[in-house]
Amino acid sequence: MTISKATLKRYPVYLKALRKLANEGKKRVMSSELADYVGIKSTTIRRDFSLLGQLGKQGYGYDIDTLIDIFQKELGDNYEEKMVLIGVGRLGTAILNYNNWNHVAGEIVCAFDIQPEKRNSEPKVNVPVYHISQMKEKMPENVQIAILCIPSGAQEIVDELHEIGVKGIVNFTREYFVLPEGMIKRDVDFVAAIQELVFEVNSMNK
Amino acid sequence: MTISKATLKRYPVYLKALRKLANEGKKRVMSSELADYVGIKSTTIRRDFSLLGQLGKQGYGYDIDTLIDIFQKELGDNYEEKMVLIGVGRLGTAILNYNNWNHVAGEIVCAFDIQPEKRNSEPKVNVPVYHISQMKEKMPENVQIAILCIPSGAQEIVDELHEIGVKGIVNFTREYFVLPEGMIKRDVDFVAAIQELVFEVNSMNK
DNA sequence: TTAAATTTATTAATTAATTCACAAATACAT
DNA sequence: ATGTATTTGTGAATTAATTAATAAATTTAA
Repeated sequence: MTISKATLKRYPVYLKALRKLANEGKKRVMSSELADYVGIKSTTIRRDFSLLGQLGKQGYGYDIDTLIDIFQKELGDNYEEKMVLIGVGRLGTAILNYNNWNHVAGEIVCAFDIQPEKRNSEPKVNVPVYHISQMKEKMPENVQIAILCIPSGAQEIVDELHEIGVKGIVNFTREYFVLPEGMIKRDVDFVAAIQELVFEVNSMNK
Repeated sequence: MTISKATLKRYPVYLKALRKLANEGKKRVMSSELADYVGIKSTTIRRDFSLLGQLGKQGYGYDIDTLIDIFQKELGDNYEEKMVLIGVGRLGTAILNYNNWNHVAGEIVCAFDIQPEKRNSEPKVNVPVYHISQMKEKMPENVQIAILCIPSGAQEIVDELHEIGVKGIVNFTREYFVLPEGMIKRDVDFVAAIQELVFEVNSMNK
């Protein structure tokens, strides 16, 4: 059985909300309550949850800790996914540090850059940085995901990652590139987010 | 006539691709060509374009510069939208600088932080930073969009932004908050992006 | 222990988004 | 000029996603 794209996008939202609730000391939650919380209809939530099994109990609701466990397992959210970062500029460094605050989506195990010596000497860079020409040799075992934070030249790097066997790309670049067959990506493009928002805000005014 | 959410999300993708093509010196493009380029079906592209008017010519295709002009205008993509940044940490600073490289979605005119003196003294911070308690007094005229980059306390700030009249939020926080009536937001959550990717990559393997 | 009140899980209905199919318009070769 | 090859724009058809409706399971109160 295959889970729809739309649902897949909501799972991390649920996980985030459930963590918050758990933090507040709550032990159980009903779909209607969670609905108010995340702004998604309760029936959509129940449908989404049901795709992962019979997670709730009629007349009771859902046990929050159980849900968190399940989502963590499903979303690989337990330090297990090993990732690499490519491009240790300001944004890359911000991500490295963000990762450190909050190990909730695996771990960045090393990075690649065109100036490895310089990057390695920066106090805020907390993983080894290798030269980008050594991606193949230095790539750790079982890395499936690369985070792309370079200002240009994405295509070449993506093709090489594909050869090396990396499966998924978290793409922070704004460059266009062709995604090789069999790879998947997620764009994280805040400029696009702003543009959508500008469009929508200005439509509101009309 | 109202443009669907799904279409709205694609406009920035088109703009990005069109800019790239223009950069390569291309003058015209057909929907089928663009389709290969961005990985969206040509018929979806034509439908999306048609919502903004009759932009193409039968038997010819689309004039790239014309398209870019139209998208830029529609997406507010001409330095006009004034925005503020809230939270000048590592990520906030990365965004400020990114914004400088690439003025493609309006302009960040000032920022707010709990340590304005410290932030103002940092060389990489290129806009005035005011104390967050002065949001109301220091907020420039006609700011509709705020970029939220704080580690915690989002709810309070969002509520205040709402009072001040800010309409849209680009949300980089991972905190849950209730969006006041009449506001809109876009989440930029790379941790969620990674989680989705982990889920999908691991489903691929099964 | 029993009945009323909840709340999930799931089938059916509805709504939203995408794709097909083709008429209308234009370009281009001869 | 004329005819053929393209390519858009758009109703119609299809597919995907959401929401409604409700049966089944559980809790809770008396």
